[in-house]
Amino acid sequence: MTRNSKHCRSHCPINFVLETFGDKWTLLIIRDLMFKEKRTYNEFLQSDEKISTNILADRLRKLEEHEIVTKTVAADNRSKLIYSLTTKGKDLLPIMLEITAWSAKHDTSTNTPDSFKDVFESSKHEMIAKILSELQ
Amino acid sequence: MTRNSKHCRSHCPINFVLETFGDKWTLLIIRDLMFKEKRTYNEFLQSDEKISTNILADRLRKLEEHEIVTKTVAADNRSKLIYSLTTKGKDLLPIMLEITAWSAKHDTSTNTPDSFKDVFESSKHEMIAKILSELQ
DNA sequence: CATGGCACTTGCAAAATGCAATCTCTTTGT
DNA sequence: ACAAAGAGATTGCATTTTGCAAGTGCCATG
Repeated sequence: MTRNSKHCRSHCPINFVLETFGDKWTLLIIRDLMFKEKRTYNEFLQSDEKISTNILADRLRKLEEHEIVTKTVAADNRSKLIYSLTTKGKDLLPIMLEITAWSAKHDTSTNTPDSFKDVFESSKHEMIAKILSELQ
Repeated sequence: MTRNSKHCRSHCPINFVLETFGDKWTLLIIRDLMFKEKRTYNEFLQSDEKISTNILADRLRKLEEHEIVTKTVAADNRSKLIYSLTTKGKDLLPIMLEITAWSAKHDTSTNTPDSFKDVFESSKHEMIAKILSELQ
């Protein structure tokens, strides 16, 4: 949903994010790309939350439309497609880390390691730089 | 959706946030409470995005269940209810500011003022402290 | 040239959403 | 005391989105 679309509800920055990520699945794909080194359709399908194939295809298409991910053919196999985050997608990292910090604090059964909070609070910038370098 | 619920899909921190805010409306209510000094049902109804009454009632109920907002009777009018953010709700502020920064950068027609980015980048902590103090 | 992996697409039932109308309770005005 | 208005919902129903299972088409490998 771009700002030029007839479906855009307002020009509020919170709403802008909701138009793109305001559903139960899109952000999980970003998470898999950003933190779990997943790159292909079947890898996304295998995540714990069990996204269905039609929803996955739809969300990947929308993420491409929004220029948050790009799709390329794998070097070693022409029938395999590799999804990657664009710069715009990688810019979501601070949001993802703040979300992780909030859930780590407020979800008593989170799987976030205790060490995350300490490292994040004391060296946020270094953590961001390190993760971005690992994304190439 | 708590971690103890049968509907919980995983213990991932990103998923935890999606179980609570993974829809097109909930975060707009948080925005109105956090940045627009809105406190009552009719004030939420009047926002630009035009939430409908049944969806608003449902989301306020869920936010109370999740202990992100509380509902109290107004001091001056017993038929008026005041919604407020709990500490857990106020803890969402860093996420909301990172979302605003991302949209300010990537939405060419955002209504976020240019000054936001500069102030946010140079004095994030002071900005957070100031907004929290204004929320009492 | 068969078998399997990969990336989807389709069909259909179930759930969520959008919208207008209605309802109850409380307050305010006369 | 009574009428009208404000606040906070609830209800009914059409439309849209989601969830699940099954099927399709295209490489690749033996």
